[in-house]
Formats: sequence, C-alpha cells, structure tokens
Amino acid sequence: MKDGLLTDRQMEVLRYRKQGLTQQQIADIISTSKANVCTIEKSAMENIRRAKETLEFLYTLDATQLCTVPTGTDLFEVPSIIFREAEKINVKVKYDTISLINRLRESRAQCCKARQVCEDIVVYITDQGEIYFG
Amino acid sequence: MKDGLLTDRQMEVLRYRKQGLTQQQIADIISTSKANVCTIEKSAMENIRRAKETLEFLYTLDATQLCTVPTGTDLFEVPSIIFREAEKINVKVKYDTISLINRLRESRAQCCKARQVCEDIVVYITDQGEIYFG
DNA sequence: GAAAAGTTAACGAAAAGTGTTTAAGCACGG
DNA sequence: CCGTGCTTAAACACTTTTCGTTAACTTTTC
Repeated sequence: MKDGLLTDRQMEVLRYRKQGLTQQQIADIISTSKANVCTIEKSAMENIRRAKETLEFLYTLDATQLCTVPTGTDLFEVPSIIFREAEKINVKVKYDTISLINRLRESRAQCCKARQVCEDIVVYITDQGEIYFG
Repeated sequence: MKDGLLTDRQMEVLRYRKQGLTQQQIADIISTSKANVCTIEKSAMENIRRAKETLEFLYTLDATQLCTVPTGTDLFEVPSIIFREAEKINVKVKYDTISLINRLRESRAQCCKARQVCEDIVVYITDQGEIYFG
C-alpha cells in the first residue's frame, strides 16, 4: 500500500549494483545464485521501464493528439512534420529540430532503425508546446 | 512485456474521466457498477503514485535528498533556496541561476504556473552537484 | 583462450494484484 | 429528505509477478 513498484529484493540488488558489486558478489551476500541475482536485476529494470511508460501515458492524458508519423518516414523529416501540424493548431513547439530527434530517439528507441521510423508513432502535444510520443 | 503499469481498464476509465464523465456514466458505457469504476480509478491512481515513487527511488540511488520547495514559492527564488541548502552540505551546484530555472521548467512543467511553483517539489543532489526534481 | 561476469530458458510454489459484486457509507445541493 | 456523485470494505475467482533452482549459453576481461 505504501511502496513503489520495486520489491525489497530488487532495491537491494540495485543498491549493491550501484556500489559496483558483481552479480556473484551480491549472490554471496544475499545467499542465492548469480542467475537469480540476474533475473531480479532484470525484473527491476523492467519495472522501472514500466514506471516510466506509465508516467508518459499520464502526460498524453492532458495532451491532444497532433498527428501520426507513418512507418518508413525519414527520421530527419519528423521535426518538420511536427512543426507543420503544430502550426495548423497554432501551438509553438517547445523544441528545435535536433532536440526533437533526440527526444524521439530517447523515448522510442525501438522505433528508430538507422534513419527510418520503423513503427507508426502517434505524436501528442500540450498547449504549452510540450511533445510526447505515444 | 510491452505495456506500462496501468491495465486497459484503468486507462479506459482515466480517459473517460479526463473527458469529464461521471463514474456512473462510465459504468454504463463499460457495463459495470459505479462502485467498480471507483475502485478501478482508485487503483489506477495508486499505480501512478507507485510509478512516481519508483522513479524517485531511482534518483535517490545516486543522489541525496536536498530539500523540498513548497507550493507557492516564487520561481525565481528556487535557485537561491537550492544554493543555500547545497552550501550547508558543502556541495557545489553544477548550474547557475538561469539554468536551474530552465531545468526545473523542463522537467516539471506541470509544477510551474506563471512565476509560481504550484506543487511541492523535492530536490535531489549528487556529490557532483547534479540536481534532480522529484 | 581461460576465467569471470553476465544472460537465458524452463519450471514450480508462494505472493501480490485485478476485476467484480454486494452492501453500506459520506457530503451536498435542491 | 431525496438524488447524485463518490468512497469504502469484504469476499471471490482469476492472472501475473516474484524468487528461487538447475543447467547451459554468451560476453567481457586479462
């Protein structure tokens, strides 16, 4: 009822990891196998990923859908698409071309193969010009 | 393997809620009781709380909590608060006044209405003077 | 190229989370 | 006082997560 997503075990492993210990060393400390430490660490990372995704969803809740960038679009064309659409609804995008591409790659790495968008990407925008990728 | 924390049901309810529907109206739409809509919405909020807490933990992993900037603080006073607190623990903040305000606005747009902080903001700092807003 | 570090797959038992119902409760405006 | 909107609690069936094992596999490091 109180805690976050991570279990005690998961936090424990992450803390030891941050200190630079190997999985084997941690396994010895908490008396289990290194394979187990690996899976605990992995599921911790998965939980963190899900936490991030959850908050992203929250943002899209008070953002409106701007447009969809279709599969196959050249990565470098994405910003101008976004700028054009934002102009239509009279919102000034908060980012420049480079920042937009970086943001896209950070939040949707799976969608960016080389210079191509390899999955349809829904773009959201807030009144303040904040951009999210759905 | 893909999704965030929220279930389809929870997202559905949150979306309808954002549109301004009452729990009863939503209950009719998705064919269940209003009590159920209430619990679904509640657990959605709980999941969001947990997602936030999880990311806070992540920051605290290599940062320590510095202070809390209370709701209503003037935006332009935030940097001096942070500098003062950082001095207490003998850490030099990596950013100047302007950069700090910009960083705050970038990472916590929802918290900055005009010149006021409209939500308590927890500030974290690393040994290297890196600043995070929780 | 060998040792150490890390990953993966398959499986099981225990724990936690989810959607639902029913039935009761609070607050508030008309 | 009634209706509306919302919350709560207990109980249930059901699904997902978690932690653990063993044993093989890949990557990194010296």
